Amino acid sequence: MTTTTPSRRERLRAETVTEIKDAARRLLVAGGPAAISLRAIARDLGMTAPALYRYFASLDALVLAIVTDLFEDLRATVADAATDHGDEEPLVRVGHMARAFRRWSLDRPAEFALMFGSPVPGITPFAEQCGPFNDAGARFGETFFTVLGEHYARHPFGGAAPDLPDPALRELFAPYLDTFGDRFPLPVIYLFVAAWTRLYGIVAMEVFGHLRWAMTDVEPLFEVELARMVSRMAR
Amino acid sequence: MTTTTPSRRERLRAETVTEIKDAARRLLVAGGPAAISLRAIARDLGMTAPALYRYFASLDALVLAIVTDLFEDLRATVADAATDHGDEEPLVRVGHMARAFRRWSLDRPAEFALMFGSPVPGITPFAEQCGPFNDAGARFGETFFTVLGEHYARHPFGGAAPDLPDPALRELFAPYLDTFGDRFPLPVIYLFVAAWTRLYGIVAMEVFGHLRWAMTDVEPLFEVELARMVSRMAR
DNA sequence: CACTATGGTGAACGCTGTTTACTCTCACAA
DNA sequence: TTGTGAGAGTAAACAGCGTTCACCATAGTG
Repeated sequence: MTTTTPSRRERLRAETVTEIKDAARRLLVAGGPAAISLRAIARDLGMTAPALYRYFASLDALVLAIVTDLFEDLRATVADAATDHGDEEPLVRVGHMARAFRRWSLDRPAEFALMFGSPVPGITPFAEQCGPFNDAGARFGETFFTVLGEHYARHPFGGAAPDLPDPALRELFAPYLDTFGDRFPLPVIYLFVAAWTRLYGIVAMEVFGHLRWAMTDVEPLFEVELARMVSRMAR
Repeated sequence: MTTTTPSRRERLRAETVTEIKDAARRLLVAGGPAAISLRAIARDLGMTAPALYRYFASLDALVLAIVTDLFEDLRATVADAATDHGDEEPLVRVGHMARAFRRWSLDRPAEFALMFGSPVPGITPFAEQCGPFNDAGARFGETFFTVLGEHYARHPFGGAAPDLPDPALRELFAPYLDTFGDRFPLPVIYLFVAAWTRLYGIVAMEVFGHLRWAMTDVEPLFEVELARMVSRMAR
């Protein structure tokens, strides 16, 4: 660590920054992404709204910072779920990570909406949304890839390509390959992304209440589908 | 039809209502759900904002009306996809319906966000969101159930329950059963909901741009997964 | 000690949803 | 034909929002 001792000024500034973020998160939890307002934050901290511009260039910049923090929080939670079961099979640990993702999301619907919801221009930082375009998202993905890497190191992937020839897959997953390199066989990348969309579908619909018309409890469906996703990756 | 001839007043009123909705949809397409504003609509129509309250009780009420219209539009599009292939196997037609759903959604990202995105209090009509709680959503679901009914009438469902006993499924899917009755074997309901979450996951992530970090084109993945979903329902 | 970067304020601009009081006009009944 | 009342629309206002600007105090540094 080469962090020079923070000056008194820098310390106070850092404190104020976290106070601002905390107030913003309280508003987020209380009223959803749209409830985050600079004036309300300023009221909370006993300041005026323009003062906040000394710390964040705009409301969007503040929201983006919060999203980054949230991704780090989620990543740590998921990573903990993996290490908590460090003695189990890697694919079993992937299952635990998926459960941790669901649990975290259900406990934080507003935060989930901000991170994974519809990127509404004006409230959600548009371009660098979710996907590992931003570093926080990339580290989140990395958490899964690490454990998956352990599995395929022990049990080389046995085949079962998804009807798509490797050259096509390579072109298809060019963005992934540019960011993460070709650590895995191409079908494995396919299976991971497919599982991720499936996981997202279940969790997002559950968090957003889009399944209440059909079922009282999504967990059994989640568990059954999770088992199928994992066994599909095991082949 | 017992629609009495609409008076001149009623006709003008209906015209204004559609003009308001059209202006709102233009704003929606141009700037996303948050861009729908009564004052902007009023400017568009050469009126003042309070005048709109003669037609809609609030902004939320207007948005809800638009969501209802959109569900009807989507339902019609999906139903057309089924009838366009009326001579094919029912399950093949379900595939066409899924494709129509994806196509419609990709062509209308803002509308999709309004209907299926995170229900942000303040902009999205909260409770009666998506799920067939509202009638429009119910009719949308009905479209799928009709075609599925054709299939299972010809090919009775052969088994492959999802590891969940029927009594548990019956309790789990109580909301569905209350609305749609028990037309199908319980495992079929499970498979349908599971497929719906999977379809939603892929389409929502594609529409929201949450897959751009991984792949350039989602269609191949969509087709492969769709084929698997359908074949799972065929057993 | 002087000076400057930093943090904060108050006023203002333009935007938003919504409410209130008021006016005008058109349809309809006496 | 002449009221009359319902319907449609307006202007003004309130409260809130993000953001910018001019200004001021203070704390840290040369």
